[in-house]
Amino acid sequence: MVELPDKRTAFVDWYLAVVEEANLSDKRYGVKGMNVWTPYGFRARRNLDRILVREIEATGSEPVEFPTLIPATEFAKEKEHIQGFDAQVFWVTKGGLSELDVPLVLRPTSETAIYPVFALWVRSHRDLPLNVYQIVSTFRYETKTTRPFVRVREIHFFEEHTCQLDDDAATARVRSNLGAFRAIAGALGLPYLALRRPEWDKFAGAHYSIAFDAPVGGARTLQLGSVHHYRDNFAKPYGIVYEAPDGTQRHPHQTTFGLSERLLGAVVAVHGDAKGAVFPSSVAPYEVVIVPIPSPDEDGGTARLARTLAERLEHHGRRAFLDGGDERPGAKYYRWELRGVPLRLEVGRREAAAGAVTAVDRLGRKASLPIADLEDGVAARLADFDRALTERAGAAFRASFLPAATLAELAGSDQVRSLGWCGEEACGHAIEQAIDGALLGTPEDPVPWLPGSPPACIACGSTSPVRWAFAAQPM
RNA sequence: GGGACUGUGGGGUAGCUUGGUCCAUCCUUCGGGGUUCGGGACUCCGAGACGCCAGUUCAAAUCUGGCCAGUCCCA
Repeated sequence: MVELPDKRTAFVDWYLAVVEEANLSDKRYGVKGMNVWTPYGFRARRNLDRILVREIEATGSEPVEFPTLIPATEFAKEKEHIQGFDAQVFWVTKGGLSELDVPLVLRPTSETAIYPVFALWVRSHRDLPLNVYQIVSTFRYETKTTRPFVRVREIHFFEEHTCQLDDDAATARVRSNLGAFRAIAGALGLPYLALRRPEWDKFAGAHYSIAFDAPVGGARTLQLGSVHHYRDNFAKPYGIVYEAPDGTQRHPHQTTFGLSERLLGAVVAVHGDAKGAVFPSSVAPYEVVIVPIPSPDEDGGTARLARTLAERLEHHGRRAFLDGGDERPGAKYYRWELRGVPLRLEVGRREAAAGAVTAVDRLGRKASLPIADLEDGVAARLADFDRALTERAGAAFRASFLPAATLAELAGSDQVRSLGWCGEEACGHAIEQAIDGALLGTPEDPVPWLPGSPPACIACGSTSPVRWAFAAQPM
């Protein structure tokens, strides 16, 4: 008997209710920002990880895993980096009963754990490029309000770290990462913008940062991940050096690519609706749920048929769940819609007689699938569902932007705003103050629905090199 | 870093101002029985809570202090 808050007018309440009612995460652990992965949520996470692994390995990256603890001495080597993270690291200062001589940092991200080892691994230009990734827990001492998947203190984190020959090669790796993310977001049906962050908002220690932002209603956006070009900012302090073909000793240029469980939060936030979560089939804990509808006077034939169908789908590699509980069918429909299952198969007396099951997808579209080739029918319905879901998200995406011509328009805006920006920091801060949010940055690639260049900087009116930029209220 | 607020079964709540009528209300949930069964069934029986520690008092969910946990606002 769940009544969800209204997504439009009470987004945060809606989001929290969906995460809880869909049973994706249990936040009652008792440590702020550290939540329990439930079986259902864990399945979604595992499916997401498979996509990340598939896409990053397709671009020539290899899996590694570095330790969780970082000596304070290593952590402090890159000056900007330590300053950027100082306020939000957990420290391990005791071993048993005694104080540690060198305190240990619980990694907030792994540059400082990995790069001392990169210094050992990289000797020659033949060792480059070095592309490795890991999926691990990272820890950040958030003092603000935490939210499941979106802002947590133990983060399920994907991070790629690379060493490249030079600036150009590193830029190429950044482009490769942008392509990998396009594939990942495509698998999730998530539209986004790739924006180069302004100087004051780049990753601590980076030469530049590109982040992926998705509108999630009103002027709110959610950062889905980021790619950073470090140049040799870390290679120098960590002593990563290779010998070039001409015999000179050089520092490689480095890049990183970071994603997290927040992608699951984005899936919930973007695709979810008044009935609850909606999962694209790629990450859905179950792609198909089968609901038997027994008749009072039968001999159990319906249950047997439903079981047979579930087994056939599973043997065919489908994540299928047979809901054989003795609730009424309607109660099951509501629950699995709340939990976001893409496709529901109804199996009863009518279906048995017709030789075809009733399939209803999470967008409410009904079809009849012949039992004889159920596997193909289900595959086709899922593909069609994913397409429709992506389209629905795309329409909402396009409707979430509005150009702004004056700072005054930004106040109280309930859309993400595109605007002209001259690139000056003072103008950037004026924009941020006006929208009470952030200047997300400038598009890395041309945005199809925006003309070549904006007329003037929204803050100072300058018409010399002006670029499109986006301003919003990040969650 | 500064300030405000909140804490009652698994979840959501009533009770708190003015201490006693509270072995704590209602909804949901959970276990069991019966009747049901193509979009959230009904009914009967049962289970389950005052964040922790001290104090005031004849008497504390209610008042006081400390702690813990959480939320919000400001820098």
